[in-house]
Amino acid sequence: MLEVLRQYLLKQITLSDEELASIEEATTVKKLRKNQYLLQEGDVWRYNAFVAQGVVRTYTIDDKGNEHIISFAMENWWTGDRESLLTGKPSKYNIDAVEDAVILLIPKEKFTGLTKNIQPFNELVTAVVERSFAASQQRINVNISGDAVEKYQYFLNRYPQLALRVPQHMIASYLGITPETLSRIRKSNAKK
Amino acid sequence: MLEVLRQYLLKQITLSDEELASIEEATTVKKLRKNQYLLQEGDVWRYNAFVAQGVVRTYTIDDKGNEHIISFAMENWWTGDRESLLTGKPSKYNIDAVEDAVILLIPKEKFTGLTKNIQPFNELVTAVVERSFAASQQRINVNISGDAVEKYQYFLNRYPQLALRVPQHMIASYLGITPETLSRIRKSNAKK
DNA sequence: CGATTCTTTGAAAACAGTCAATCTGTGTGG
DNA sequence: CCACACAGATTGACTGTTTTCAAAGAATCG
Repeated sequence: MLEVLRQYLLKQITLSDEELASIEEATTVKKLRKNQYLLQEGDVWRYNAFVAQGVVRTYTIDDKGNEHIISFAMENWWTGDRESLLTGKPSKYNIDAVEDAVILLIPKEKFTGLTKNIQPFNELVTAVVERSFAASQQRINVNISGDAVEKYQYFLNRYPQLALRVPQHMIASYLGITPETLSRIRKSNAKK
Repeated sequence: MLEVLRQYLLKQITLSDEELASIEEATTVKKLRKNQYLLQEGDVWRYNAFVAQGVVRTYTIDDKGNEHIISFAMENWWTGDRESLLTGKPSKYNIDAVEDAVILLIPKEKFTGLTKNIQPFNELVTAVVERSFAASQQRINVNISGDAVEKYQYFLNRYPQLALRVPQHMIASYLGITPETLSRIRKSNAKK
């Protein structure tokens, strides 16, 4: 499974064999069965996590017990709770597997060492965070501008692969609408 | 106005006189009158921008001509379009002054030089982006979880200063609700 | 299969948006 | 200094969208 990470890295930056080895040496492999937790609310998150296989979701649970999905991650995406990682405080989020998944974990301290010593890796990581932020802003834009139909349409365009692998009620949760509303949108879309 | 930036930096990291000088040397001061643009949709954004004084807003305009505010920035906040900066593509956003403002601009190339040469500055910048991302995720959480009342409440708690300096209809735009709805929420809040 | 989870459907209620009119405060020019 | 214009905020009546609740159909998995 380290192979997936290697491919990902070499597609974007140039690394010597030693550099690549030091990255791979720092990672541990964690297999998750469907529904198994990677992180539970209240725990401190201490890793950088790369999805080598499968799909995971990050979500909160509100006072009424409803889940709200903050993000999904699939192959070649990074996941985890950056906020808890940065502050050292307990996480407000849960992360679990939507499908069986394989996650590559790099502990915080080792990761920091890697970014310090390997400049291209550091730049890659910075770019990942910046892109995540940009995507997040765009999602906010859609959320404050559009109605349920537009939010769903945007999701389909942006993440067509995810739409096929994630149950509908989770997509609804991600969009901030009810499963019933999503079902009705799909019905009315189908008529065209 | 460089003084504001200096205070901001020294409060968070240690810098030698030369390092500080190299940062200040790279910055130019831009004064904005209320309503004046810092960035217009379609232009490429090439700076890192620090707000030394005043308030600015970043927003989009949709097909129907409605404005949607993506973010505000006030003293000691960074602003700009990171997406355009990163990709070199034309911006989808507008940025203008809500109040008269003073913005410190550091051109992209110079900024990159600074982050390369001054490690603490680099770490500070990385932390800023990470915190921005975390804040963005929290905003998404509120947006997909809560109704209009909760979104407004969250805004008041999180940005009490902004709430006093920004007109109500802009807060409504930021929250993704109409000015009328916000007015009604305030009325019903006042009754308690 | 049988049980559970997911999706669909319907009807009613809650919520937010639209449109139009009025009110309020601020600043400008006469 | 007043009067008027203008932008922003409020209010009411109405419309439209989304949620809620309840029930019935699919699909999936052990």
